Amino acid sequence: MENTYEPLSGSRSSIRGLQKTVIEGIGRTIIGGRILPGEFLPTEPEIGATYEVSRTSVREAMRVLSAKGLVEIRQKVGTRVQEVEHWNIFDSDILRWHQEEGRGDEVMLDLIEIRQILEPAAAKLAASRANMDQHRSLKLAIQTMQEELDNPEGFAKADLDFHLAVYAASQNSFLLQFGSVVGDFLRRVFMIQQEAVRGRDELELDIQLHNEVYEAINRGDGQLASETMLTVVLDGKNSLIKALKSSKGTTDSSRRGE
Amino acid sequence: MENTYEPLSGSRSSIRGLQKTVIEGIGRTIIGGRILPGEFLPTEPEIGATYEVSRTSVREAMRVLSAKGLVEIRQKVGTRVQEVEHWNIFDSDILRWHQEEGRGDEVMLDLIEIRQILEPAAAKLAASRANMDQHRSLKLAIQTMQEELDNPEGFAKADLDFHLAVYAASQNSFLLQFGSVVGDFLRRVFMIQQEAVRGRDELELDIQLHNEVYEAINRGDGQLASETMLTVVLDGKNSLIKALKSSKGTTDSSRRGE
DNA sequence: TTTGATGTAAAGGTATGACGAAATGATGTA
DNA sequence: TACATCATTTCGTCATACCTTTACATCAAA
Repeated sequence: MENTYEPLSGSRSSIRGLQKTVIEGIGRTIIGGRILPGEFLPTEPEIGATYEVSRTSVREAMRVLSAKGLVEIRQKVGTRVQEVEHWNIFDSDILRWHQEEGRGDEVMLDLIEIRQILEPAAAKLAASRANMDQHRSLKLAIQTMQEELDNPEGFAKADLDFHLAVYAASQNSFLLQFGSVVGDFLRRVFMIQQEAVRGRDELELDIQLHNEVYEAINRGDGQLASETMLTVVLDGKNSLIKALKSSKGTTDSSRRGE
Repeated sequence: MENTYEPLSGSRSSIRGLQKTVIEGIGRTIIGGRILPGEFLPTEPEIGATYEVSRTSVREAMRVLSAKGLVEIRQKVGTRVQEVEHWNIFDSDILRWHQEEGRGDEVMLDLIEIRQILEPAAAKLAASRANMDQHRSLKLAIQTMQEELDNPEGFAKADLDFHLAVYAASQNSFLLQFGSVVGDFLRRVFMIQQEAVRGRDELELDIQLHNEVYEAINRGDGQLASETMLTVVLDGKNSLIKALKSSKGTTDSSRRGE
């Protein structure tokens, strides 16, 4: 039964059309482990036949997958799946495919681990570097969280905006990029986290914590900003773990009812 | 019809094919700021004419640049350079282009800042997670550093191997990927750092420090591993800054022809 | 005047078919 | 056995034709 995957709310990727079909198809096949590292993909004409597209489109799709580090293309040899360490996990599509292939859990936990490291540090940097605009973005995000208390989607987006603003305020290009890459995925994580949060009280507590981070940054207190941000991330981690556990056994962790 | 396959000055191993010429050309043009974000690239036929390749090759090259987040391709509109925050800085090519375009310094400093955050954390994780093979890799890297004391290139490579081994031992997929992406660039940074190190004594001190990290990891002392690793990174930072200052004005390391 | 439908041209998107280039493995020779 | 040669396979490139999307201008209706 062919699952007609919807492009998720977003589709900001510049990949469209027939190539997209191939990219998504092969990409998910690889992430899903149906072709293992070291193994070969079918030849370009064969892939074309499978997806009913011309070799031109197949080749352009392969270029993209190659740029993402998923495959290695070699003349005469063929196209083979690269070892996992070459997969560019700092890539929105790859993160999404992990989730869609039901392998999102490990990635989410690894991601939380990284956030636990990066975000307190980013908050500390932000405390000494954030400019006027960035202060405003932080405050606005928190206000929006408050306003969207009853709208999970809006709340998750505002939550994300806050964390992205912290990354941006750190003025470090890697941190900024990290936020941008991980953004889509993180928003989904925030949605899952909310499933484990019982009522308004807990959400408002969360907002309160975010606000403390903001105020610490505002006062230039890097140490406090760092510590508070760590608490924020850890709280999220607990919620996430709780949510993942409770959904163990339900059909599919990558698709939540809507 | 001349098929003079111009081997590209330098004839690096990674440079293959005509597309690569276009990718490198346009990529460096963008990183170098000769086409600014929001501005348009020439049309595909025009680029083809410029580089004397067919539209096919141009298109496949554009796909790659698009996957790296450098450009946005839209039908009827054209191909335009993306905003900087979309550039995937976790990409070896982009890092290299930054360096080749003489914009490596800022990136290097941002990179050190990140390493200052990530590597102590990675060392701490490694202390509780590293497996036998990874312990061996760490030890081997240090031994190699010792052996390559008089060979800057070999020393830098061994140094890199050590840090990559720590990332790997952290067992976190993002950290592993980060090491893999940043590896090439980091090796060059290590080469530069050595320029500021005067004698064997300082190098041996560096090895000693690395060894302390190794032993802390070996004993499972995450806290100590973290602290010592921070010292390692900070020492490197100092050397780097010293080297960058002393080479201000000499303007080597990036040749700008064309 | 404002709004909405429509047409058109410009740029990328796709399809073919042919040939080139390179790596592999078989074949042949010293 | 060792090495050189060649045929084969698969990706790499090219040329050309035509399709699809869409920004923008144009015109019609409210």
